[in-house]
Amino acid sequence: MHFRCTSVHSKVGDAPPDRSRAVRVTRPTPPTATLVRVTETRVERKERTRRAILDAALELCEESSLVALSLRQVAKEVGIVPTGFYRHFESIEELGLALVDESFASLRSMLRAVRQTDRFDGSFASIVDASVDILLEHVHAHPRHFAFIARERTAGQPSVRDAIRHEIELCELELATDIAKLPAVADDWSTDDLRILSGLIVTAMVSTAEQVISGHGRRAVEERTAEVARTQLRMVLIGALQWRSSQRS
Amino acid sequence: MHFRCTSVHSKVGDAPPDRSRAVRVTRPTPPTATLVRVTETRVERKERTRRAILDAALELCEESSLVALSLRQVAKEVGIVPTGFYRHFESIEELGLALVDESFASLRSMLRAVRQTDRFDGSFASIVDASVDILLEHVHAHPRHFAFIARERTAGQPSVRDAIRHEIELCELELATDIAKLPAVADDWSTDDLRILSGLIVTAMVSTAEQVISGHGRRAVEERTAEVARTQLRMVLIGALQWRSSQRS
DNA sequence: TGTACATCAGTGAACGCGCGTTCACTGATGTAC
DNA sequence: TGTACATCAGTGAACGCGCGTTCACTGATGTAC
Repeated sequence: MHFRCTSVHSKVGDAPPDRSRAVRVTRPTPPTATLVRVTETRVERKERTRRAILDAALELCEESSLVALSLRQVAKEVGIVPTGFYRHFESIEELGLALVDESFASLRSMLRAVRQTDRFDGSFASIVDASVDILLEHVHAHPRHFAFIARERTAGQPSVRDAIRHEIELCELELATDIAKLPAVADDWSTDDLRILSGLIVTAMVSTAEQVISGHGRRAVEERTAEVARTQLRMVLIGALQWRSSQRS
Repeated sequence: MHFRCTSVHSKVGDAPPDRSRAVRVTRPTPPTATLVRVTETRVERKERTRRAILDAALELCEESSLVALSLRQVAKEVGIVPTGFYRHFESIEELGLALVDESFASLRSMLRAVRQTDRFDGSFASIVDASVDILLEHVHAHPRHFAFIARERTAGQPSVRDAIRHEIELCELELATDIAKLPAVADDWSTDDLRILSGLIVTAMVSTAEQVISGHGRRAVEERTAEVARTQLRMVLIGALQWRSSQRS
């Protein structure tokens, strides 16, 4: 077994050995002499290291999974000593749960964007096109977050899996209430039917995101995937409406 | 970190230390004196150990993923010494590829069953019901195979992921040709549209299987999941037909 | 049928390595006075 | 403003452990004669 060879050290910023420090400077003119930090405070430095740990973990576990990732690999990539990890997280598992939070924060911002978009005129086609476009934009903006969710959803430690399952359930509920507001959706839809439909859509969109990510940014793969996603969404929406109306007495 | 404590030794059968052997016995009556083995041949024993390794790996990686599984854990569970593993597989990765083959063999037998079933009368509802029933039966019959595919599809080593992706693509193609044969599907469907539809169905069914497995055999979860799957399949099929006919000039 | 030899699944000691975790520490940053 | 003390992110040595892999081996099974 051999691991990727990481360049050198000091990935967090200005080399830990000769690390920057707050310097006291008396500003020339103003009456109240104040402290001006030419660099970060201790809190800022800590936060920056924490971020570096999260980013390193996201990157390193891309090739397999968080459960196959060691604390030492992460520390090495970040440029701190292994024990330094404990100043930020108790374990890789806790790090994983933090990544779940972070990933879903960006995913929820996407759902908000879909909801607030003015890119569609109310027709089905425009809703579908706008939604798929926004999905793809966000996959581009946060590829590692989406890849992380897709991977750890099935492969993570039980606690991580459960956390993701719960978050996805929340997304489905949110989407269900959004669908209910569409003009084409009659008032007599049951919450159950809305859940089933939104579950189907979420499943298809998760799959779409997975395919885009596994295409490694190749334009051809992505355009093909987008086209497939649009067609699938149309089939699903038309089918759900048709199906529902066939259920009405 | 601590690992599940496995009982004792000798999981492969009759305790390796005092292991069984082929014994020469002269049968009492028949004219031609022949060798009758009271136990297995060497080839059979080897095959049995190989099976035990595959089974142990499937079981042990259920809690996380194959990449988090060590050769030593597998050997211990099987009841052989670590180096004995190499008599059967070159690495855990090769073992993973063998599990992919095996898992898809059982999955394809399911698809064959769906194709040959006489449980439906040709109506959409009966096709959907029979298909979902058969899916659930097979998930029950081979839960670890389905769980393995679902997990390693996103979390496995690249070679394992690729192997699974390829197999799923073959399943989608097979399903596409089956759909084309349905009486309700007109001749003018393009292969592209058939692929898109079968992709959507496969995605939904993979998701259904995942939910059943993560429900750990609870009847309530399963019946709910089955009902959702049936409804989703109906929505999709009705939608695809409706969508397609709306495309025709 | 018996005998001599080949095969090869499984053994067990040994190796160097990366792992998570402990502990006492350092020294820059922050704060109270 | 300066001084004395507290805080705490990051250090580095050390530990015992499980890891994959090597190697020479054993002894039951299989085969040629």
